[in-house]
Amino acid sequence: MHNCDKRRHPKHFPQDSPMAPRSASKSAVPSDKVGVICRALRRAIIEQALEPGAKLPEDSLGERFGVSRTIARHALGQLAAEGLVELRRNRIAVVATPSWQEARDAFDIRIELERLVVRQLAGKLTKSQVAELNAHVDAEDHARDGSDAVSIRLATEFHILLANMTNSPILVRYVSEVAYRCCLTLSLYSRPHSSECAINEHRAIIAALVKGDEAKVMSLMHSHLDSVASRALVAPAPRRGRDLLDILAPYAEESEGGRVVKMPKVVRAR
Amino acid sequence: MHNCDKRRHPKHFPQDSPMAPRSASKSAVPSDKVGVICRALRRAIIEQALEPGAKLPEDSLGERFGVSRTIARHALGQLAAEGLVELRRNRIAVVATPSWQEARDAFDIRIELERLVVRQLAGKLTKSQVAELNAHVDAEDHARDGSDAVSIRLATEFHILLANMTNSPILVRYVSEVAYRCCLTLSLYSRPHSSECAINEHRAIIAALVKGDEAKVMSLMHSHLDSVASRALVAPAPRRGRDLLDILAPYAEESEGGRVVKMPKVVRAR
DNA sequence: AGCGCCTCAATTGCATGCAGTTTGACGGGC
DNA sequence: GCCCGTCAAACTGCATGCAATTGAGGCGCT
Repeated sequence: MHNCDKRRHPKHFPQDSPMAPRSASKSAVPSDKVGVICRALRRAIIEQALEPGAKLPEDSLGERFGVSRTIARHALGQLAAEGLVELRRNRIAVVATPSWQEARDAFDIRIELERLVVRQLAGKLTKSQVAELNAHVDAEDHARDGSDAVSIRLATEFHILLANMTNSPILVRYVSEVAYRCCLTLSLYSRPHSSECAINEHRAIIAALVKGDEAKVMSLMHSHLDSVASRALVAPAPRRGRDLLDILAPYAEESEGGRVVKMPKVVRAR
Repeated sequence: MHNCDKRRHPKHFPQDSPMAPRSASKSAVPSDKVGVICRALRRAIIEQALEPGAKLPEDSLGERFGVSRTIARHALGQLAAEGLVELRRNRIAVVATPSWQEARDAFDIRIELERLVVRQLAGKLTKSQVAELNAHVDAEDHARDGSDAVSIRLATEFHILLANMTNSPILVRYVSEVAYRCCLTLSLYSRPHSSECAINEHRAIIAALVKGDEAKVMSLMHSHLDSVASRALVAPAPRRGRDLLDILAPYAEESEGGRVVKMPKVVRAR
């Protein structure tokens, strides 16, 4: 097995998320064993403990979480439905590796959805909600020294927190999903810098929400996400040195003849 | 058992969908047995063969489709992730019964998403795509005499067809999901009339798309969906005589003291 | 040495079985 | 007659077992 073992046991998965105890999977999950696994994997993915392309064998998952393959499998199904993992018949599930175009699409959708969020929220936040938002941004600020992973997670959770305040489960679900996808993208195409300036933009959004200026806050959110996207999607080519083969795979058919890798028998089946 | 058996075997499920052989579940499904069940149930739901609240026991599903409960269960999980069915621990899965507010939210999201669709599509359609759209609307027209179920399905599929043309799998998925949800809503809150006028609106949208007028087509789509929504969501109270108890359940706490039903022991637990 | 075939461990696909929970009904008490 | 407690059937939650597929390394051939 080539590089699988390195990442098979990423750390020990954080078994419970501090925030988002409900979020997307509220109604989707039969029991909660599945829910626990989903949340853990989601978090591991957005913190980049699991990089795109990482393998997720049902056995290992089941063993790690103390459940049978059946449950692990079900969890993988849910995550696949969210677009976070890819399931191919008779093959090991892997963390999704969105193409550059898919990433771009995800951001486009995210912009529209989050504009909707702030439109619904403008001028309607309670004092305690504002306090909660400010506290969260403070936490983001505080985490600037820490790992990038935490910063990215917190930044994402800010947006989900906003969505939560709309009290629209559907909207929460979609915003969460698409935000997670965008996180995936970040770990694929972006450099480890990102978040810094985003914090101020978050503060500006809160201010505009409180002021109640719909148009203003929508445009703020738009440009905020636009800049996140453009910081992330600088070039349509993957930058960081990863699995090489795995990352190159999606480009197999549209290789424009640059430096060509040997690719022994990938050509055969694909 | 109250009214369960009547709908336990709705007809025989249409095993394959004429259109949408891929749609939302393309990447979500491990094998295709699950996919087949999902598609069949989705279709049965949007054609209102399965009404909101209808029970979906794993055994019956498995038996009907010739698979084990494991697979049926997995399929239900997927549909739950899409919001089409509700899964409660240790309880029989049921077709989702969105509240009026959820329905409103779904339409709001749908409007934004579909505006995005037509924005991306304006002026970019190929001849054959236009032909396909026209053919579809012709089919809608032709189906006006037929059952409401088919009309509703075709109207919904028109929107999904549009989304497909963006070549953005994510967008397709979200539009499909939310459109299906809106169908659910229609079968809950709307009267059997709807589609008639929608056909002309569809034609107008195609025309504007061809003309390439972004602003125009976005506003057309907006008002089209708005009018569908307002035709559907006339009153926040359910109209058609359905399960009574099931439908009234969500209103248990906000009963404004109109004619009260007896409700023998629903009060106890709920 | 290089190339292809073949075999085997690893892994998924799926059904079945058992245990626990809910449902709905029957029967006794008020 | 009505209400409540008890019970059996129905259903879900989950693990396990077996068959089928994959892909990776080894072997022989050129």
